[in-house]
Amino acid sequence: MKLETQTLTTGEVAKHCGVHFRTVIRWIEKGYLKAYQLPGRGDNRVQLTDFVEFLKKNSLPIPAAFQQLSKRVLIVDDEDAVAQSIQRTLHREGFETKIASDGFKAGIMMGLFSPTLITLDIQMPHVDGFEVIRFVRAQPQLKNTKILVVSGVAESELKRSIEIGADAYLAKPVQPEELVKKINELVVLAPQEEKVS
Amino acid sequence: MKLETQTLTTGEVAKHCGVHFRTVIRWIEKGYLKAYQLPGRGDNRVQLTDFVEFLKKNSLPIPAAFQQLSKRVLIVDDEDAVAQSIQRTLHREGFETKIASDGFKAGIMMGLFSPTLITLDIQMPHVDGFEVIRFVRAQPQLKNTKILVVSGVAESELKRSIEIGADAYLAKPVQPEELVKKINELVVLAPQEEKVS
DNA sequence: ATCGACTAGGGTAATTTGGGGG
DNA sequence: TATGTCCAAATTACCCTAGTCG
Repeated sequence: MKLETQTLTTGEVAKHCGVHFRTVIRWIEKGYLKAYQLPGRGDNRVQLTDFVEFLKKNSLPIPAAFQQLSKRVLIVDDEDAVAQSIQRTLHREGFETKIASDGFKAGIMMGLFSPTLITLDIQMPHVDGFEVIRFVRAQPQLKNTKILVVSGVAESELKRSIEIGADAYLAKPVQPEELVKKINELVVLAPQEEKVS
Repeated sequence: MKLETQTLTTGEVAKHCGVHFRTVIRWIEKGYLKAYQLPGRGDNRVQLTDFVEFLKKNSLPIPAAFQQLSKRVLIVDDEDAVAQSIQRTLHREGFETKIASDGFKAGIMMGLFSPTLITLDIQMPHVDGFEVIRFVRAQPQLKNTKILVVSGVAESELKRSIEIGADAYLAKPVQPEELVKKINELVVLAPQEEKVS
């Protein structure tokens, strides 16, 4: 019943989806929705992140209260002016942001901040942007983290970043509207393949 | 309330499981969850290890904050031979390890692997070791992560790393016995100061 | 020792589960 | 096939007060 909890009961999920809670239990039983069982009778609890993922997968509307979960962006750029510009734009749109100016900080913030999306400059000094993309994509825990390459390199390089695993790219200089549009596409639509493991 | 304590109250367990604390008390009464009673009224205290075991047994999600139970070491070194040597030594001692060969990987593994301790080479190419130490120490979530500097730089530099925030240092080449001894000192002692905020 | 915050315990209301059947 | 409803039993949430912890 408490609304601040990190987990939801079947009844709460039911309300959000506009269905009967019995239906939610069946979703869980069939594996559509991930949940874990409490000791005792085995009451279901659904983690907020799992629920949001479920909503995205089925293209259901995401309650505004949960939007914040999908709104963290990590800005990886060594040019402070660029980073701050991006940050201002995203703040206006209600995103929570962090800036990382080098590889180590970027990595740490990836882990601690758990951004839904990162904007990545692939031409940072001492950091191989392509290698970063590869490494992120090699981490199962980060498979849902979107990577938006933002850089001033040649178009061919940008396209190559997509092949490696980035989700989209924008050429510098970045237009705020374009940036916001692109990010919203990636975050809100959030294409998700099926097939359970 | 404090998150670093070795024991948990029923209220804390309740929060982590997304249930009411009354329910937790019943779990304890029924033997689902091991706990011991304090003299007086018999307040319940749950040991971290018992709680984690309970979570595993019931397939409940384990908060990243509790991963600190196993002994995990992140080896940050660009010299593969050195890193693997350290890794072999630590494996013999029962540590779980990961190797990170550059700043970005080190950062990401800090966040995802949540090591109890990192061995850090402060003379890696393209990475300012001192800056790494400062940045780690600036993250509240990593305040319990021990930093053991392992490097071949001058003694004065090593000492400086301590001033900045490292917990100990060893000069290369590292003797296995010395390394194990040092790490055990840092990990086992695990100073836990309280003081409410 | 005073004080705020927390916990245990009982009692009761509300919720969840699973099955059966529309 | 998928979902909504009815049911009993079990579990969990919330109310309260007293007592303890820090």
